[in-house]
Amino acid sequence: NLFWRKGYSDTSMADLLDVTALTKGSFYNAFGSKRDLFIQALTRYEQDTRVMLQELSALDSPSTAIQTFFEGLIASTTSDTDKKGCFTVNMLLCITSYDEEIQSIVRRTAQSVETFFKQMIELGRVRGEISEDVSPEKNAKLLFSTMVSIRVLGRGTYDTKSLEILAERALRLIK
Amino acid sequence: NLFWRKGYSDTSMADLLDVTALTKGSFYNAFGSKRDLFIQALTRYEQDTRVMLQELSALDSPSTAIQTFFEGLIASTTSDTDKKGCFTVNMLLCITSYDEEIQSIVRRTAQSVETFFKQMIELGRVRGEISEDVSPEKNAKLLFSTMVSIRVLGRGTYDTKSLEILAERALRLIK
DNA sequence: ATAAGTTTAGACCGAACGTTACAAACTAAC
DNA sequence: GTTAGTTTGTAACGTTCGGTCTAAACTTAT
Repeated sequence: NLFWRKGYSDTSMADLLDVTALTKGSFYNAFGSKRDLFIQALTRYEQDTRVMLQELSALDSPSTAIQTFFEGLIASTTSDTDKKGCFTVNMLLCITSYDEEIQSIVRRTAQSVETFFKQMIELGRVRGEISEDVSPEKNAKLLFSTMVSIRVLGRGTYDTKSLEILAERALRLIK
Repeated sequence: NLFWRKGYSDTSMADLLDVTALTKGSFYNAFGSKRDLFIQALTRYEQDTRVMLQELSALDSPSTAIQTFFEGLIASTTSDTDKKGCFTVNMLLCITSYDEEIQSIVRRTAQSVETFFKQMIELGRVRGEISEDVSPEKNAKLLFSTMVSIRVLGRGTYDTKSLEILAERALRLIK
């Protein structure tokens, strides 16, 4: 949560020791280093994201899956009093200032979301839920970019109502 | 440029002394402190933004003004080899972790862009360029959010082609 | 009960942080 | 040429940074 909210360099060892209630000896014994723990956190976030996307994919309707995604997005953005946003989106902003290993985790996580959108659109087209006019690649990018802006602006710029306007417009893409 | 690209805390005094080719004595004499210079940089960016918006507003057609905004956005994002993105958008992501003075500069700058969109839409409706179905408030937010995602994803996630897809869709709002 | 292995606390490390102090080096005015 | 005022380079400040080391405190197995 600390890394998620404050990022890597703004999170200090002192912060981590506070929140874990560990002393240095125990921390380094348990986690290796600050960077190791950060990678663990990123990896866990990636896994959680994949689980969520898989659960959505398992829904009966692909357009319902996308709609549910955005409903959850707004709900979690609104209810999070810490205003952490999305760990992956937060990282994406400054992606180039991290090393290759970290970059690849973040990019992979982001890509999994865009791919989820693309697959849902493709499936929706096959099933006749979504018009053949809707390009899976293009519209996956449009949905993804909407998620990005909701996550960014949800961290202290836009209120719930404004965020809902963004989500509504995104959903109109696949209707 | 340093603050723009790396943010406040990831920019060190050593970085600033390097790039200004000053020594500590001269730096503090010239700028007061790291934070003072940061505020100067933010303020200047706000002014530059306002000038740009005013120039666009002076164009003969409001819908052309919006279109030109997005053309410039893509162009500057693509041509910037530093991948700095937009200073204001970069700040917006972590807006709540800064003090009130800094927050207010950033919010004011962001608001001026959204207001520009709103005013252009209102003017376009009056002139019959833009349909009366297009809500100025809602669509200003949609255009603003598109600008945000282009700026975020332009910093190392999306290529030019993908960014253009986002811009195209935004412009369809006012067509 | 004792030995082996693990976990803990906390002193300590060198480096980097932003900032201050101050004297030397300049510049300008008369 | 002397003086007053500014600008410069540099040493030093206290703090925080992430990380290491070690010895004491615990667990566990026999």
